[in-house]
Amino acid sequence: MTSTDLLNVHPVLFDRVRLSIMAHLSFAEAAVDFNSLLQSLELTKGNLSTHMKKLEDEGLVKIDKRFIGRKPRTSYRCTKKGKKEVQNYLTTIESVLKASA
Amino acid sequence: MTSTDLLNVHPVLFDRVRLSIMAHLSFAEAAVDFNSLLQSLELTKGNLSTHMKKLEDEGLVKIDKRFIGRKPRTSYRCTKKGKKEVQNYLTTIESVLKASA
DNA sequence: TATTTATGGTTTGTAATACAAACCAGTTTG
DNA sequence: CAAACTGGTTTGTATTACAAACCATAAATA
Repeated sequence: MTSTDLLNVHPVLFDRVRLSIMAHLSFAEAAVDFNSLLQSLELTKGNLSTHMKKLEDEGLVKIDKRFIGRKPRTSYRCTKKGKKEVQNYLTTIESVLKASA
Repeated sequence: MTSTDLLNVHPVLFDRVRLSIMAHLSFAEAAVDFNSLLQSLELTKGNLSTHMKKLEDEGLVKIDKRFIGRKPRTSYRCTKKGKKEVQNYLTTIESVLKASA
């Protein structure tokens, strides 16, 4: 057990809310829009907005803004990198916390 | 997959350093002292000190201060609650991130 | 024995950040 | 045209992770 392995986990995933978001997105087949994330996760809009920006900045998520009819709609997809980092998070946590004494 | 399950994870464990500490302590048979944690985790003393205080405040760790010869020595054990919360962290993460699409 | 250096930590100041409130641009409704 | 709703972003604030400075004592050295 080398718990320093945790240093290899993407730091941005070490947040409850962002991990929730990534869990949602990494399992979703299609893009998920802002408002459905908002509902599922029960956050304020401001909070969700800044988390998504951070995930986007790190390349874990790709944003897609377009108009549906006359209304704006922002939706998100998990990138390949995002999926990779989520997997890495999981396997690292498992290896660190399951290692035999 | 209800990623809101993450809300049941003890918030104090949602930090890389503290999770590392708890990984160490939960596998250790005996108490682990301040300086060996310091070395293993490569932290500054101040940083380690405040993390340990937080873990103690939450009852995840028990502190033991005594003199060895004429020198002070602080060491820590993982409490039952600590082990429980670490297990809960692991199983929750697994269930959230492994849930089928 | 006076002075420095090492040991074992804690307290304090600062920079980063999670969050909600306020805001903004446009749209629909009355 | 005014009021209320939609779909978000920007801004201000409280929390907090971190390192630096500090403190008390002990051991080494001159």
